[in-house]
Amino acid sequence: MGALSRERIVATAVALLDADGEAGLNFRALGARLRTGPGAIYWHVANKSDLLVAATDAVLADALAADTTGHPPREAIRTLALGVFDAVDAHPWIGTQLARLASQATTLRVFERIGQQVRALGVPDAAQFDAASALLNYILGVAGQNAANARSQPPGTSRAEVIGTVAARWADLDPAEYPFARAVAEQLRAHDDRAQFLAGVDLILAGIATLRPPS
Amino acid sequence: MGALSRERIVATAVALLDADGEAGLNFRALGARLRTGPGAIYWHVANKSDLLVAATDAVLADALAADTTGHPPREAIRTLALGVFDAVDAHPWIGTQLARLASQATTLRVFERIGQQVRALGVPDAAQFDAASALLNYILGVAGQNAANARSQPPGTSRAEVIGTVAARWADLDPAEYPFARAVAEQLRAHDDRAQFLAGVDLILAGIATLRPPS
DNA sequence: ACCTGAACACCGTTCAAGT
DNA sequence: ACCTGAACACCGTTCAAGT
Repeated sequence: MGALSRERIVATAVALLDADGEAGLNFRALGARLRTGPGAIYWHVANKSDLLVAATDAVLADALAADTTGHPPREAIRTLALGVFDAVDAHPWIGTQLARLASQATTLRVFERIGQQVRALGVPDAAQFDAASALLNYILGVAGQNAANARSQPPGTSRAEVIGTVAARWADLDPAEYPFARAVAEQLRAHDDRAQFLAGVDLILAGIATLRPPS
Repeated sequence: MGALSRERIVATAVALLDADGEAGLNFRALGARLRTGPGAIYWHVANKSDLLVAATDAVLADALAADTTGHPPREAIRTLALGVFDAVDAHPWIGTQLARLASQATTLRVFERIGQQVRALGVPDAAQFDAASALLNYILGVAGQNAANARSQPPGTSRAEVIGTVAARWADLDPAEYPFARAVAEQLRAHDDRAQFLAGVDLILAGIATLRPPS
């Protein structure tokens, strides 16, 4: 039962990443947890990059499992976007991975699903690619920032604490140079990350809606 | 004249990063170029992270130098966004940095300038924060993806070659699972990254325009 | 076929010693 | 005050040797 397998390795890697962040994953720690040496792992995964991709895929597979067939396209897009957001929230390290992975399997799957819904939205052919790209890039941008925010705090710090730190920094900025950041520092403290993320998705969807040709 | 200084170190780091990508920067190579040992560099920069931040700041300072006072807010936002895009295009490694830097000095400066223009656009107070965040996250998302795309190819590969590789991969996908990606593979080959980036900015701006209260 | 663990290469960082 | 370069710690990866 102690037999090594790609699945066990990936699951253990996810556990290490969740517990200690991206710095927590290395082949010695992984080997120790699996009661083997670092070399054994290479029989099952090609290298560290391969392992990180597999770990990201494993975590995102669940997030993308929600079936949205039958939902109106706008709702399907919001559900999909929130699925990615919540997955990054629960596992901040995948935000970094998504930002690096350009056009790799998982990103492509998200892009495909967004694209199908954009099509269902009735967006003219020529504009579908731009619209789907805008949504994907926005989602990946937020994922990357959330990962960066999480990384800037010790692992396990609550979202409220992270926000509090940033809000305090903004409130202290030079009013002459940073009037906007100072003005929104209060809103930042009160705000809901997830709702703001969705507001951004809705903003892009509202922009996409203006593309529809008059019927 | 051989005297070490923070400026010389940062400039040399930028040169290394531009030439060989993120993998090209290490303290031994940097020391060799500066005709000194790795330890000397630490007298002027705190650590590698500090150095990368300084290198990103140096490169982006130029990009953000364009004066947009007097321009209509939409134009100012487009100019600013394109400034970041072009800087990432010329120095792909800053895309990775921007994706990691959350709320650090440079990102904050971009956010501030976007925010001021959003305000000038007449967006209601309560929605300004969401609107500026959406624009920033989109810009950073594209920056991260462009950096990832550049990293996936040997340094110096032209954008057209990168796009060609991705387009070929998309065209080969399973039509049952990836109808959308396959359908846009042709558009991808013909498309202009920069124009698509701007189309995304315009989409968000169009969404923001729907927020304006009826005057 | 799969595992073991020592060894190699590379790198960020420190620090005692110099000027 | 600033530089030198050896040394330390850590890590990804390889590989000869085992079962």
